[in-house]
Amino acid sequence: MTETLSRGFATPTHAGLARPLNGPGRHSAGVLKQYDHDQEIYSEGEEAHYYYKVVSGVVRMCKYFSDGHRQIDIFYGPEEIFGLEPLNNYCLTAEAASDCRIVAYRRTYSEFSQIEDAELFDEVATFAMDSIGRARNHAFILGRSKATEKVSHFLVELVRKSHAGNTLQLNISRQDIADYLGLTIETVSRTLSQFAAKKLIAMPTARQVEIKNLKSLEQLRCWT
Amino acid sequence: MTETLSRGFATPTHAGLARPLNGPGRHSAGVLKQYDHDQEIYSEGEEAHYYYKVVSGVVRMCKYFSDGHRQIDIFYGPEEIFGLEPLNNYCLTAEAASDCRIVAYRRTYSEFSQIEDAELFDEVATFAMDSIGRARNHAFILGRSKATEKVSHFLVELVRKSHAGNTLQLNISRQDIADYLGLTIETVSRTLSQFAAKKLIAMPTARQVEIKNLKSLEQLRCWT
DNA sequence: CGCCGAGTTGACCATGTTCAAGGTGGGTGG
DNA sequence: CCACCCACCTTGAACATGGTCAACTCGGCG
Repeated sequence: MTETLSRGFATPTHAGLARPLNGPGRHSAGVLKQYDHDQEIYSEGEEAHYYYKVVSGVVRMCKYFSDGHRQIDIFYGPEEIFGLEPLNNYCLTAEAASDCRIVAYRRTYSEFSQIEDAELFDEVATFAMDSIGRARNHAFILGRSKATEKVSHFLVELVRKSHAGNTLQLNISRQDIADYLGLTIETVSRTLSQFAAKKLIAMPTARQVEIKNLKSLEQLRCWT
Repeated sequence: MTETLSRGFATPTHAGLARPLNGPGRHSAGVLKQYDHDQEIYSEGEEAHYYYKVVSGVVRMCKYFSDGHRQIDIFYGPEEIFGLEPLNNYCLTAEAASDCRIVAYRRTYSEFSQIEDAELFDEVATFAMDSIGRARNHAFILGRSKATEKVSHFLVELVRKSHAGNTLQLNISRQDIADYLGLTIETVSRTLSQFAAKKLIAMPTARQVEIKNLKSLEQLRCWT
């Protein structure tokens, strides 16, 4: 992959080209871009000219409310695709939750039902299906009252997703976690400390969480 | 429409036939069925052999958790379709939130991408798209901490949906509202009383809500 | 009339938020 | 190399809010 970088603005330029990571030539060539921490990738309501794949770092999808409050819908990490909208406009804002590198692909379809390429169609459809399930599960966990349930759910979710041993690298801030779980940073911090005190986890540093007792964490979140 | 009733069991019989309400002959003929309050229509995980349209009453889609707790995802009222799953199994449980009459249509497709009928395809696709947006919005409102925001959001949502004047007929219990908003019945009740005291609403009976000051309710829920 | 389910209200308690202070670690510049 | 700074995180104390438990009301129905 050509690793020429184009510093991130809202509209990708052709400063660098990149082959898509998961297919032969089905996608149009992508542009590798660099975004700084907290930089906006696209904004809710914009026309969806591109979709993206994360190379490194973490991207957050969120919505801002009239009172300044922010709710995060999901985080995307390396290899994950986002912005593959079935409709013509982005319905959430995408921001870099850490410094990150992202490949932008040009959107080659206008309406979902008009997509001719079978594989692309499946990808968009799968993306949409996944979004439903995820959004629902997210609603279910946000509906829970207790902070321990929310935080343990978040950790278990992360462990499952990473399947890279027991030590998680949180590449996001406490504020991001709080906005994802509908809590405050203080409550997230306190709850994590509490878990550490109970030896459910260990925190070598604030951004590293070692899972010591997955069973108990899974029970705390009382899912299914 | 033939109004012969078949008392509701999980599997519709052919005791009565009904023309679909929104198309000529595109759907297979439907069976009109009657469900009692709290009766299960289908359960999470079951194979999706039918999809449904509400004739009268209210249906709730929900998920049960290991601690007995229940989270309601959405309510469906007259004319609304539910259970039009893109996948082969229902992912939520459907129950009658009040006594209701429902038409069941046989599922004429197996996989989403294999649907040949263009109109049916569009319907399933639209159903899925809507579900994403709704589930996300629901997550966003559940993420909010304050009960006033949740309850006002619920009322505003209902008003918009009904567009039948200022007096809402809640055909669901306080428990259902509570499980939808991630609150307790007491908090829902208190918040409604509070709104009534502030003249934002009036409650002739517990199940009737007259919206007196929509503007203020909309501001309370602080949605963009 | 009395029962029963649904809804309301009150008092108390657990939990999260808020506000404020203090810690920690990585980076920069002297 | 150290001191300093800054952003981020943690911790504490007071407070606000929703949950819990219990008593009471209301309306419908036998």
